[in-house]
Amino acid sequence: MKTSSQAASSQEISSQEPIAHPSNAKREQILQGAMQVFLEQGYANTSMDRVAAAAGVSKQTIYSHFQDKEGLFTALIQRVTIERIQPELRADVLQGEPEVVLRRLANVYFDQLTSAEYLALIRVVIAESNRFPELAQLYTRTVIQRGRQILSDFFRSHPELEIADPEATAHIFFGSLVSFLISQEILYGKQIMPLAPEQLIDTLVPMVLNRGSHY
Amino acid sequence: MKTSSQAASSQEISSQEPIAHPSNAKREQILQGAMQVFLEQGYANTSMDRVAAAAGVSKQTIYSHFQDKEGLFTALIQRVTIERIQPELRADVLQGEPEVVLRRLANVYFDQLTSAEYLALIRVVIAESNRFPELAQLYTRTVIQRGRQILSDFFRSHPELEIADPEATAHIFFGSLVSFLISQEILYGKQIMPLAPEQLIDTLVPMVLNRGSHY
DNA sequence: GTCTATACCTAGATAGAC
DNA sequence: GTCTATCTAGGTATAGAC
Repeated sequence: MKTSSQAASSQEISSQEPIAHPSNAKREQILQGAMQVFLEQGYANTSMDRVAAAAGVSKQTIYSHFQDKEGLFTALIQRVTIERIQPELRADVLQGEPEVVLRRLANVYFDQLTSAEYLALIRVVIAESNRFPELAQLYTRTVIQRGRQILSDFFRSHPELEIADPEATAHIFFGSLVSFLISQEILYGKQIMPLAPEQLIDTLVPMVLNRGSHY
Repeated sequence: MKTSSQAASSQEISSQEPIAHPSNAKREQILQGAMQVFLEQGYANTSMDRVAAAAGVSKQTIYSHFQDKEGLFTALIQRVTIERIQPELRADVLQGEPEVVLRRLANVYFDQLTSAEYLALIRVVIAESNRFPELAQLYTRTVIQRGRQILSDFFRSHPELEIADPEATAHIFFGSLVSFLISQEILYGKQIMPLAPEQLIDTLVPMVLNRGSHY
């Protein structure tokens, strides 16, 4: 294990395949196993032996497809981040009455993110943001920035809402949802201080639309 | 390293001193060193050798004061969480006009949490929420729940604000601040999509007070 | 009570058979 | 191209000197 805290800086973020390989089936199989272990256990607590066992291949096969542990982890997080961003936050979801659109957006967001896989991704990206800053930046650009951009564009296209700062308002909207999931699902708030998603949505949407919270 | 993902379940959360000891100076010294390394590197990536070096003591001295690595980490996070909760979120901060109070609260919150130490605590608590669920629960009760309670009490004591759901509103307020810090400071949003704290506060406070976002 | 030295183990990564 | 077997470094934890 390297002592440097920025050990992954040399990993290329754009190189999808560090080693040329004809068979992609094994590669998928490895990534599938790696996903289970890395997202559950985190980077440092995951051993290549466990990844090999979960994927049903030998260690050497992994090292044949990926340069090292860092390369495997980087490829995995890139894949999950890119794949997960496709279904959510398409601009065509934002068509119609603002109130309807925001409620739909919040519900879609909850459905997508409450999955154990997505929660684990958020947790791991935050956890490894020091060691793998380029992965955190990828997540920020691919998920956070894009979501904020789409929503603030929607606000700008509805001047009757009189939203003075679309970016800040979009941040509040998504930030409330994300912090809800972190506190409720990751930090066990669901057991300690439960709050229903409907409560949050029913309060948040009118607030953003400047209609007061008395719904 | 244990293979169980719930290895820390046996750690007692209330036992402040696992081993009776006369000299507390060394114990403080150890915790100071442990804070530097654990908060920076995370649990699994921290070695006891590095803690010993950072604290300026030998490994055996650490094992004389703490049962094992888990015990040291648990004691550290407990200490930081308890100590950090004292200066912030005292109920007497919430005296005066709602607008003034909320702005003061947001500013205090930013000042406290933007410190590298506090950001690192949040990151580690989230990162290790699987392995140390009792520490995540401690953080939730001590920080999140208490903050929400104090603010929702404040909302309830001001019925003229017509806040229908004080708990949900308090979550939105703090959740927007927390997610701001996570995205800006931890996930490098500051470099990618900068957003000034004043922007957020100027949008959030009128929104919560039902005054629209045109300030 | 604190340090030096060490036992024991698991980690990442590689060599060589097939 | 994939497996079994193995090497070496670094990890946690402990024994014994002072």
